Amino acid sequence: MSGTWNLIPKAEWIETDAQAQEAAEYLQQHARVNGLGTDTETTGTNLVKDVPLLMSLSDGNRRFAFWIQNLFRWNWLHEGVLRNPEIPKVGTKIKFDMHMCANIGIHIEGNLEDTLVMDWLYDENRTGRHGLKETAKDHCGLVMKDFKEVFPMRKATKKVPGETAGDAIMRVMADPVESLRGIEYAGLDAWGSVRVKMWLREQLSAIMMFPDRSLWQHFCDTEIPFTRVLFNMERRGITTCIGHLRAQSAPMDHDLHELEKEIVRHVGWPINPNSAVQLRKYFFEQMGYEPHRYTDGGASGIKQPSTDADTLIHFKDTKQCKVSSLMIKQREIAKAKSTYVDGLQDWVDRFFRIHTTLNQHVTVSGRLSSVEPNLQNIPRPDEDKFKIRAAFCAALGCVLVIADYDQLEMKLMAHFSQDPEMIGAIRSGKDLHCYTVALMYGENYEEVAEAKHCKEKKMTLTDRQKHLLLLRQAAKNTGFGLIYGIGPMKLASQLVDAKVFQPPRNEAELKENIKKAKDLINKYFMAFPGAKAFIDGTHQRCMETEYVQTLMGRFRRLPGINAKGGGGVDGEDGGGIAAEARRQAVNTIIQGTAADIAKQAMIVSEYDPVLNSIGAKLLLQIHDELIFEVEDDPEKVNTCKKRVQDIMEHPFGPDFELSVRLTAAAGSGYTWVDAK
DNA sequence: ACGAGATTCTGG
DNA sequence: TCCGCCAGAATCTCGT
Repeated sequence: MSGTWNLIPKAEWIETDAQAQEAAEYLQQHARVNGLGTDTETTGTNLVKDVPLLMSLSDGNRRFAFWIQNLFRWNWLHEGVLRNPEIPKVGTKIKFDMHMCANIGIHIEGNLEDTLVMDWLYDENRTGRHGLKETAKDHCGLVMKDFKEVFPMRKATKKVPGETAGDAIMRVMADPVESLRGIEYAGLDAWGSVRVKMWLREQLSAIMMFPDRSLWQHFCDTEIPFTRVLFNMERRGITTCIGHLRAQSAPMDHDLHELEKEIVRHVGWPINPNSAVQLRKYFFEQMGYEPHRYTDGGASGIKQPSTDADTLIHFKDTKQCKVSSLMIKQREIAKAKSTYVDGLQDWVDRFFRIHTTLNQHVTVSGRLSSVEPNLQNIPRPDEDKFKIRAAFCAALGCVLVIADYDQLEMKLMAHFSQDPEMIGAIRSGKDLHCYTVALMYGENYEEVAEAKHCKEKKMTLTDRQKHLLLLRQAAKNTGFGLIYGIGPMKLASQLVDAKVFQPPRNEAELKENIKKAKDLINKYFMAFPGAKAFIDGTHQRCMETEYVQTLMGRFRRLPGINAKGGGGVDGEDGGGIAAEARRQAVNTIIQGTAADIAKQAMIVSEYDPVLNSIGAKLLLQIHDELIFEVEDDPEKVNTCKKRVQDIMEHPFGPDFELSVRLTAAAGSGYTWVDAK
């Protein structure tokens, strides 16, 4: 494998106009077959602040490198190659390089083929190892150098601040000897990306999602256009009312100080409320409380008594523990302040917009992930005292249009299971969870639905209605549990939390609760026998093939499904690896298909002539919710809402129907809170 | 000083 | 007998 090194062509440093002309002509001829490998070395990793310094291009054979500012006079390279829509661009994390280029006014056209996404389709279980270093080595036997090896950044000392990536690049490239290594490195990623793509294209072409459709076709039809959609969304960002955040910082600090002083007074020593270790000392050693639950233990499997919110609430309720109730308040404020009120401000650009990075290749199910910052876990306004979501708003002269799917995952469960009761309930417009209460507990559907209606209208509820709503909560939990593959133990503890079951006072009562939970699951399956058949059938089929597929045919490979000690095939039992794989099998079909649907709706939206004609822009996706920005004009807002709703309800065109209709609801307003 | 792992909490 | 799915960020703790 090390012999592959000999195949790496020497990097060509482009300085003269003649060299650039020759390179442009060569690439125009040769870069169409395998795409144009494109990579930049930049001043840093900030999406909006950093800029590219070096650029490298490769067709998979020759590789070129040059100072990027030369593009401004090498128009034939810029216009004829980079802006040539007929030449696909290949890269690893290519959206990032696109942002860097866009930051200095260079806009790249053509298909965006990212090896991260290819490798993810090839093996979604290689979590965190889709990068070029890993794929080049694992697939092509190529050992890639680290940026830091070639451009080592001088560490900060007491007197001198540390070097930036840009400083290191400029210093190394100014040195006649060291710059040679810089040039070699700079050209390598572009070339390596093309080689890795060639290998992955071969593999993906040979893996069939359906008899007439390969994974490579899926990549070309769906994932390539989607990469461009995500880039556009990231580029736009979302306007943030930074004042709404800034104004809350000082008062929160004050409250935190007061709370911490009072906590320390009660505890007697300077305890740090953020330290689980110190909290364990206080609660379980000093106070001698019994642990309420234990931590997961992580990779090492060492389980410790937990000091999470559940536990603090438990101590507050059962022991009237003052420290617990203070801690709960402290935690709430500390979390909101550090992650959101303060944390988000660091990401606001000079136009008051935040640009997240939307990862296409991270999750095993096919969902997006959002990082730096994560805009997919902003607190919901009903729970959140600080109304963080209201800080996200439309640009001046615009409104946000927000549309979300109604019960998408439960509808997919109905579709895949073909359960007649479930399909019937949804088709007749019933609230599924209310209907489940009726089926499971023998209550009257109308009465349960009325209780939910009263709660939504914020009317005063009778005790009977409160009880029914608890049952509905339980049914909802059981329903989601169905999708997640819940066991009787977990359901029992959930129903205790929901105050449907009595808290167990001893081992026997716990057993009793678990048995009752088991009965509920059985009842649920009696009510929806199709769901039971779907789950069992999924397990069975997965054990034969060791994978499951989403609606579009994307794979989730689950080799663990046939691990030893997995128990029977009836889904009743089975521990460890195989049981986990069984849960994942069912969940992936539902969650992964939901992701497919949202993805398709986004692609269609982005290129929709109607939405484009009114200037509606897709900004964010939160799994089953899309956020658009459009001019604040009643007609345009209405058109946008209608059109988005229509696209979301028929993402695969008017002729494609599931067993239950998809429904989406759209709202509009100046902020993320008002637009829902 | 830096990085990995554990814990906690946010979302769908 | 053990086990609800999929994510990311902040903070603390401990090892190097």
